[in-house]
Amino acid sequence: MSLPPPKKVTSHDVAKAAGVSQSAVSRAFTPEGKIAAKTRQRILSVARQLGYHPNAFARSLVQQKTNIVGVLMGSIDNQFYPKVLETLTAQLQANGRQVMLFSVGPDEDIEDTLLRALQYQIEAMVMTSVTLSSTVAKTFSEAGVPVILFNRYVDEPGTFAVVCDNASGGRMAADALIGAGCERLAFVGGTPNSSTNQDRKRGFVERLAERGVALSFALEDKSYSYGWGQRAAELLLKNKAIPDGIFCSSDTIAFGVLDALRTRLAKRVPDDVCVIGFDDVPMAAWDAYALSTIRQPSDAMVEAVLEILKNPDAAPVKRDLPVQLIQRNTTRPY
Amino acid sequence: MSLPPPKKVTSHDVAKAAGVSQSAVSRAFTPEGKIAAKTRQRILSVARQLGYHPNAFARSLVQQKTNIVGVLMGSIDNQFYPKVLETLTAQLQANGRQVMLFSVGPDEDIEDTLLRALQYQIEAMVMTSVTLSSTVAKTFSEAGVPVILFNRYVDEPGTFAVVCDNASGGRMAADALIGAGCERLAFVGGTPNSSTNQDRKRGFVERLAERGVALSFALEDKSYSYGWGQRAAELLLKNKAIPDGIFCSSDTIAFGVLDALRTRLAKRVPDDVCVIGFDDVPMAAWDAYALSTIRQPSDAMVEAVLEILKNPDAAPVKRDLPVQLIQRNTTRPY
DNA sequence: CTGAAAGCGCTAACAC
DNA sequence: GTGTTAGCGCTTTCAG
Repeated sequence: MSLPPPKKVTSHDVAKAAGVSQSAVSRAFTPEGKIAAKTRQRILSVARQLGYHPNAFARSLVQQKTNIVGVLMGSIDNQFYPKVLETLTAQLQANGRQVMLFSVGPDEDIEDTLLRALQYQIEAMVMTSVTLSSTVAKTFSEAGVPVILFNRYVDEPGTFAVVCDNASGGRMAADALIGAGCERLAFVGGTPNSSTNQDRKRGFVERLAERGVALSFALEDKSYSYGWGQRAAELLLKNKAIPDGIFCSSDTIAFGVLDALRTRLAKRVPDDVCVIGFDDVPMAAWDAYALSTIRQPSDAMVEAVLEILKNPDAAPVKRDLPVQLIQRNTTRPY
Repeated sequence: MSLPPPKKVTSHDVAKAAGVSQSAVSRAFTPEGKIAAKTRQRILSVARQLGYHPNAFARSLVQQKTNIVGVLMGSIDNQFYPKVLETLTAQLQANGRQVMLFSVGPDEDIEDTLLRALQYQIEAMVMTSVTLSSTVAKTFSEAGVPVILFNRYVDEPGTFAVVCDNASGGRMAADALIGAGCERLAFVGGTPNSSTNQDRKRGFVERLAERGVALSFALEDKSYSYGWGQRAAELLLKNKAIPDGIFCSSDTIAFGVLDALRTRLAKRVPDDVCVIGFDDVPMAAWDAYALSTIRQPSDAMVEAVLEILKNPDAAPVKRDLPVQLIQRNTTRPY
């Protein structure tokens, strides 16, 4: 039951066994390598027998290119991100790149984590749900490693951003709620100082104003969590004139709001109160919620990241992908 | 708005600027490096100014150690895994290691992905929700890279496994359902040929037998999904004598069962039918479900992975961590 | 088409 | 303590 000796087999070993030079082995493993088909065959076959796998580290060293992109994800509790991470990984892999995951706990130093990333010579850093300090942005910029913010943007040089059109989403939510006949509107947001939250709110409020409706309540918290949604709903219903339409800046918040409304506050949705979320995570479609929401184009957003990676020398851009209203059962159709 | 020239600064550059040898720079960046405190200070300061970051690839090459562990995760749609991935990443990072993520789509060749992993000289490969073929197991074993199966085990040499005590979980579910007064029991499983599913079912059936109850229905499918749960519930209720207790081999399946039961089949839970899941994902605690379930000790399981990583030369082991019954509102307390 | 030789950036003896 | 030297495994000119 003991493992075979984990002796690393190198291209030299293969070369010797195949009776060729070491560089021939290298060429055999390079798709465009100038080498006779027959020779390549023989080398590959010997390699397989010996259990040879080219060392990506050595290759990266000499090629000055690691093909690794770093990914830093906060709040994995938002159902939206696992999906994104999955397709991002798959797409990147299909493009010959690998994802290296970085984590940054609440009490940890993000700075520290990011330096680790730099040591691994990542090609770029994709960040979600994380606040990017100027210092960090500068470190990366100086190292020539582009930062790609996902679902957030900041005004830092060398920083790319891929976001959906959050403001439009906010406007759609406003129209949906007004169209459902709501008159006392509330906004329940997450991280107040994030661009995402601000844009969603701004679009919502702007559209409300255009249609002559005031925003009656606005609650915000640093988290996008279920628990916060529950608390927010309870807070909201403490008022004498309670809202009849609630726009939540994430589906997860909306789930909390919905549950509190139905289970704890004995309200009917959408009869007494309409609720609309943002993201369109898989659960939003589940029977228990059937949540009306604004769908983020997650695949297109991942696509946009790939696009940036393909052309990293271009001036930093902010991509703004279109969103879509998905009407389900927490709003009345209009 | 153009990026600064991404000229890589090396330890030689730092050495020159600090007036020391290149190896001094290396030592300055090695915690135990024998070097005068003053010299180190100077070097580090020069390094910072120049924006120097040690190249992990070069280091790994010479040290023959990459500190990278590969992670391959199927079914990210099961809420259980994002959480696992997060803590795994965090823990590994705290141990000076990094996670490299690998993906394998439905139509892709897993073989292919895994060879990529081998090229990156990963220290070990953690795999979840993936069937490990003998071929693959052999490839890794020959390369001296331990495979750590998470939540699954197979009988292959060189393969470690970290699982919870699924059979006990099944037994607990049986007791909970019988305790709730159920008499016609059903099992709704996922991937039939996975050890996890089999063990859960086996424990359930065994305990049922011990208490003199027969298993009335057993449905299985290749997926652990919500949709499958819905379909299963509908199938189950087509029978003349419908079950009054259902054990689902994952929470996600249970959510589908519950929703179908309540929304589509007009059954009351737990009055008409009791339901119990497995995993205890965050949503199980949400008001909309309040699902009784068997909790997997995810943190302990991650811990066990770390443990194996610390001692990879030990004979492959199968860790079997204790589970716990969490009674909520889809069963009647007993 | 193939082999020889020169490094990629770093660590680890080995002398001083 | 510090510098010098020899590679880690590979790609890439450069000859042939």
